[in-house]
Amino acid sequence: MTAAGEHPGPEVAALREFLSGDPRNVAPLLLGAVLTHQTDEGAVSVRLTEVEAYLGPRDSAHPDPGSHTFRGRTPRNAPMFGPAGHLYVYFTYGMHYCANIVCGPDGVPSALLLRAGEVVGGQAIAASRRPASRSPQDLASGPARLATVLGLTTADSGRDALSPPFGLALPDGPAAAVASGPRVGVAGDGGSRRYPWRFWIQDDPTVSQYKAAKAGTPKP
DNA sequence: ACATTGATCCGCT
DNA sequence: GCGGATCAATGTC
Repeated sequence: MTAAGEHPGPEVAALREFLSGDPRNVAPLLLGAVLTHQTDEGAVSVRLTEVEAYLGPRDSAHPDPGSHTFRGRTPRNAPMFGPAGHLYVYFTYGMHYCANIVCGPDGVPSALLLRAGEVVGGQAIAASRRPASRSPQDLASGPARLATVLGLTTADSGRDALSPPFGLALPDGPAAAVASGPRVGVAGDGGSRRYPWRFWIQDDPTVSQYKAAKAGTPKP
């Protein structure tokens, strides 16, 4: 009997409880964590190096105009209102998927967008999913790239990232050097500057550094 | 710097 | 119901 499938072990329960906190506090320990997805092709594992926090609806204690939940619950963003540790995957720009790990207590919508990572397992499968990749370090150096190498689509939205075919392993301790700054590409004007909730591992080559450079580049 | 591409959501009828 | 703006981006120019 596979009791493990029916009753999550204490480790998973503890991990889910940890993820139920404020994503801005969860972020430093999620950096360095390894997310795995097992499919028929095999398993791909990504070590997370860059995330962005998104918080609750407009009428919550933390209004966040950049969050998909700012205007309330919809069928698409429903997973963000669910238990922590589940995936929220959405489709954007007509061609890309982006994946979040849901945070916060059940009923309070918040999540961490997985912006970049390092492929640490299943490199061959990852590369086959990203033919345009030029180097191992750009395989998952972007939110849609990361979702692509893990084979995530909206069909995975709402699924539990802590149970098979997924898995999440936290690092032994917080990443040595965590940097933070404005979020990338958040719609509306004020959003990104007022909410510096992007977190990344400093000097990690898989972080989408070009975004930081772009943000700091003055207009001609 | 620009084309690509379709689901989603708001605000109307 | 329907129309139109929006979009947590990438790849190629």
